[in-house]
Amino acid sequence: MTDDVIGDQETGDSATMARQATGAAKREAVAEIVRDDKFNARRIELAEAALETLGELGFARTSLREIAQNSAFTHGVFHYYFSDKLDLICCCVRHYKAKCVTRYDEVVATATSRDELTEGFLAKLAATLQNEARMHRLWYDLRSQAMFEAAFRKDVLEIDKSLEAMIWRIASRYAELGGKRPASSPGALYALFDGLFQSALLKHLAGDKRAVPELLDEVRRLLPTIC
Amino acid sequence: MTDDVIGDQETGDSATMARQATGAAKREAVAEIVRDDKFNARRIELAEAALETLGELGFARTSLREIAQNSAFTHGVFHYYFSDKLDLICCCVRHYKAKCVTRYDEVVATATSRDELTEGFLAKLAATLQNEARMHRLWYDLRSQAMFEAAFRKDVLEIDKSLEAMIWRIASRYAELGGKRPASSPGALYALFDGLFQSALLKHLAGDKRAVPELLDEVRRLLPTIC
DNA sequence: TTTTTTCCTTGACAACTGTCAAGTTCCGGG
DNA sequence: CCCGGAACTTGACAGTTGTCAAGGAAAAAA
Repeated sequence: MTDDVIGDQETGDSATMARQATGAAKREAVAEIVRDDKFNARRIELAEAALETLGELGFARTSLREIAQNSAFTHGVFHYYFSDKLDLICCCVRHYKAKCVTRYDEVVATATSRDELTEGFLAKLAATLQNEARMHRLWYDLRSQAMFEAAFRKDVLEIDKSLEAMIWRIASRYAELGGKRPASSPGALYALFDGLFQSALLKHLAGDKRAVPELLDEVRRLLPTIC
Repeated sequence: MTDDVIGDQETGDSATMARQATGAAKREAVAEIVRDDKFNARRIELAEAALETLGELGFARTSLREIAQNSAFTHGVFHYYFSDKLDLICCCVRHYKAKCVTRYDEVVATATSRDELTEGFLAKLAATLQNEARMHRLWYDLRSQAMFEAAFRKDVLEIDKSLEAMIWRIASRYAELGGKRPASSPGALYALFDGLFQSALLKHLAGDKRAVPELLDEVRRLLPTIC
C-alpha cells in the first residue's frame, strides 16, 4: 500500500492530483487495515470457540467438524479463516498465551508483604487449578505435541519463556519483600512450579480431592525455602 | 482350574482315579500357564514394536496400521492380542515403565561419594536425553493424554509414583553421602527434576545444542542446594 | 492320520478426517 | 439501484481409521 502512494505521487503531474491520489490511497490503506482488523478479530473469535472443544477433547481427538458443531460456526468458516488445522491450533495457542501470562500480575503489583503475596498467589493458583483445568490440560497437551510437531515449537517455547518470566516476577517480588534474592535460577523455579502444577492437575482431574490442598501446602512450604 | 481339581477329587471313587484326574488337571493348569505366558510374551513383543512407531509419531498420529507396517506383524495380529487400541497403548506404557524406573539404580548402588553419584547421575541423564528422546517424548505425550482419557490415568499415576520414588532414592543417597537429609518432599523434588528434564527435552528436540549442557549445569548447581 | 484348537492373514465396512470447489448471501462503493 | 467482491454455506472428495468377520495355516490333541 505504501508502494501505491509513492507510485501515485511519482506519476502525478499536479499537486491536486497528487493530493487526491494520496487521499484515495490513504482511504484504501485505512480500509485494508480495518479489513485486516476485522479479519483478525474473527480469527480470534473462532480460536476462542475452538478452545472450548479443544479443552474438552484434547488436540488429538478434536476435528474441525467437531469444533464447528460445538460452536455457532460451520466447518467451512474455519477453513476460510485458517489455511489449515495447524494454523488454527497455532492461533489458539497464541491467543491462550495472552490470557495466561498476566494471571498473577495483579497480585504481584498490589501485595505489600510476603504473607499477602503468598496468600494472593495461592488463592489464584487454587482457582486456576479448579476453574481452568481444561484450558491447562490443553496447554500441556500442546506442549507435548510440540515435541513431535516442529510447527508448534516456536510458539510453545515462546509461551514457556513467558510463563517462566511470570514465575520469576512472583519469586523476585517475594524475595524483595523479604529483603532477599531468589536462591535459584528462573529456569529451575519455573520447572519446579510447572512440575508441581502439572502433577496436581493430573491428580485433580483424576478426582483426587487432596490435589489442591496438597499443592497449596507444598507451595507454601517451598516459597520461603527458595527465596 | 483349582475348582476342577477339587471337583475331580470329590467325585472320584478311587485313589488312582483321583491321582489321574489331578494329574490331568495339573497338566491342563500348566498348559494354561504356558499359554498365558506365551500370550503375554507376544503382547510385549507387539508392544515393543508399537513403541518404535509411537515414539516416532506420537500417540495422536499413530494408527494400528502404521504400527503394523513399521513392524514384522500384520494389523490383524494387534487386534488379536489387544481388545482395542487403548489396550495396546496401556500395555506399551506399562512395559515402558519397567525399563525406565531402574535407570539410575546402578549409579545409586555403586557410588561411594557425592561427586561419584553426581557425575554418574549426570552422565546417565545426558545419555537418556540424547539417546532416548523419542521414548521420553512419548511418555510426556501419554501423561498429557491421561488428562483427557481416564483409561490412562491409573497407569500414568502409577508410573509417576515410581519415577518419584526413583528420584527420591537418588536424592536420599546423595544426602546420605553428605551426612544430611533431603531438604524437600519427594513430590517437590520429582516436580523439579521432571520439569527441568521436560524443558530440556523440548529444547533438545528443537535443535538447541545448549539444552543438554544447560540441564547438567542446572542439576549440578541444584543438587547441593536441595540436600 | 484326523480333528480340534490356536494363531494369524486378508479383505471389507462404516465412520470420520482435512481439504476444497461450487454456490449462496450479504454488504459497501459507485 | 446494482454490481463486485467479501463472507459464508454446503456438499462432495479421497484418504485414513478402528473394528471385525471369514477363512487359511499351523500346531496340538485325539
